[in-house]
Amino acid sequence: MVMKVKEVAALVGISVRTLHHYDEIGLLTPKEKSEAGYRFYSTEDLDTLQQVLFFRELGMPLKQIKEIISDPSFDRDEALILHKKMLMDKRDRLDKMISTIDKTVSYKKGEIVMTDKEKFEGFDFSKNPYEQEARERWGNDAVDASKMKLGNMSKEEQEKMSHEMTTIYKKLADQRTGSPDTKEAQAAIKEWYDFLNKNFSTYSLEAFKGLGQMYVADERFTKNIDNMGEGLAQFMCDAMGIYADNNKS
Amino acid sequence: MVMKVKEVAALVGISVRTLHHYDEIGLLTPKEKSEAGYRFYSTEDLDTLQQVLFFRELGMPLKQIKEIISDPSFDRDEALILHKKMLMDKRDRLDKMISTIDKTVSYKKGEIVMTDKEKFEGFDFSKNPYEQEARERWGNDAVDASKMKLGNMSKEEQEKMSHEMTTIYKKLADQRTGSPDTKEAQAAIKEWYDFLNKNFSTYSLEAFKGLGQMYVADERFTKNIDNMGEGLAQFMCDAMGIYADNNKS
DNA sequence: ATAAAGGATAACGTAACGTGAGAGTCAATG
DNA sequence: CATTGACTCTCACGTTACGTTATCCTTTAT
Repeated sequence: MVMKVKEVAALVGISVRTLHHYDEIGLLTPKEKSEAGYRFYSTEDLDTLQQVLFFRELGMPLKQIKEIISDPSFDRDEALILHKKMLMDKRDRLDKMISTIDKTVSYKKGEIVMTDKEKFEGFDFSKNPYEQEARERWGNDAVDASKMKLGNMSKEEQEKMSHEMTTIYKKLADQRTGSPDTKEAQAAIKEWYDFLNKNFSTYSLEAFKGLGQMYVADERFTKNIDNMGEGLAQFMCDAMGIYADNNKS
Repeated sequence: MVMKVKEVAALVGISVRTLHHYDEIGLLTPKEKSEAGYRFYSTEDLDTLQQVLFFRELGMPLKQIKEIISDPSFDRDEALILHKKMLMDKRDRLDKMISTIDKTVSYKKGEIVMTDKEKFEGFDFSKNPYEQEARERWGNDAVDASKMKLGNMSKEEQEKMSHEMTTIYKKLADQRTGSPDTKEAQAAIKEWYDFLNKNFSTYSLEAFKGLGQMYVADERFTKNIDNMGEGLAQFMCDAMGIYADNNKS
């Protein structure tokens, strides 16, 4: 199916001029043009447009977008994954801004004190996303020491623990295409249960189940767990529930 | 305290030129100027700047921002509330884009079909935010069902629960300037304990303490909790530990 | 066939800064 | 106390990503 400019514009919510512009600069040239010069956009063109808009949403200059997507080594799938991460980053920033507003309201009421720094949390545009891109892409596993706050552990212990956790998360993420009650999934979830009990506290099976439910009920948690894999939180919740039920004497 | 341009720029993550520009167009004129013409920004100026940046984040033209904030009938508090809603909208859009990416990945693999319309969900900029403003302002409380994943709860129950949670988080965030063993802090943490037990599972005091330790040990959690206030995760961890110890038989 | 609706190119306008250029200011240092 | 280096200022032109007419050509609906 082919679409004319206005249709496309209406579909994606951009202006006709924008499409013209993208054609002008060679960013998105429709495959077909009628004899009269009408632009006809194919489904393929729409896919490209989608890519362009993803990049644009992240504030990338059109010139750079053009370079990237016209590079023969450009990997669409990789780009999508990257985009997802970056969009999630942006969402985190929005979350911060929202909580900054909450704080500001309290601050105006005189309920709390607010440092100047706090007033601008979430606004920090100083570090551009493309710097981060590289770091994300080539994995910068340096652990930010400031983030490890469990005072009564040595750095090594903390790092080891963090690594152990990540390993289990990954194991679970790999399982999540299947059902949460397979042998493998349950083995992995047992590891998680053991890990928690070893490192934090003795969880009852009921408490363990409850923890799983929190993973999906509190979107703050869901979001972060799903960083390790879409739908992981839900999967873990299910698996944890099954595990608890099965092992209940 | 007064700050010079570069300090302000560094604090909020914008350029010096931007501050100059805002001065030029009369959007943010620092209250004081030194004899040599140096700009000195007061705390009040920073508050205004915060407002400006909130509006800007929502894509409002600077001209319009100027009109709004210089209007004597401009209600800062109302604006903050409005901003919050609009930012949450934006976040919803980001969520949609993220799920669009997920779908696109499946689509590329040939796992699912995707209509052209679906390819652009979350991208719809056609309706400008100011249209929505009106809708938001007079309350359109439609709940996004897709975000509430706890299947076995009604929408109302879910919303109520989410609200309850946020309330407790806020209460704790307000306490965090003090010590975690004050009466107020412990009362708030008891609310948290009761809430968890009511909604998820029976947590033993040990398990509760362990949960608290997870808050700071797992940076995925830390990050999100700290969204509600810097250092909140650590504070909750401490408070939860104290609560458990105090109430142990 | 005749208008209305939509498409095209062309070209200038605009918003929100970026990017020097050239010059003054200020605290610290030799 | 002169100098240096880090900041600051004010022009002023450049840039990006379109918006906005203006003028003309196609296509579709009646």
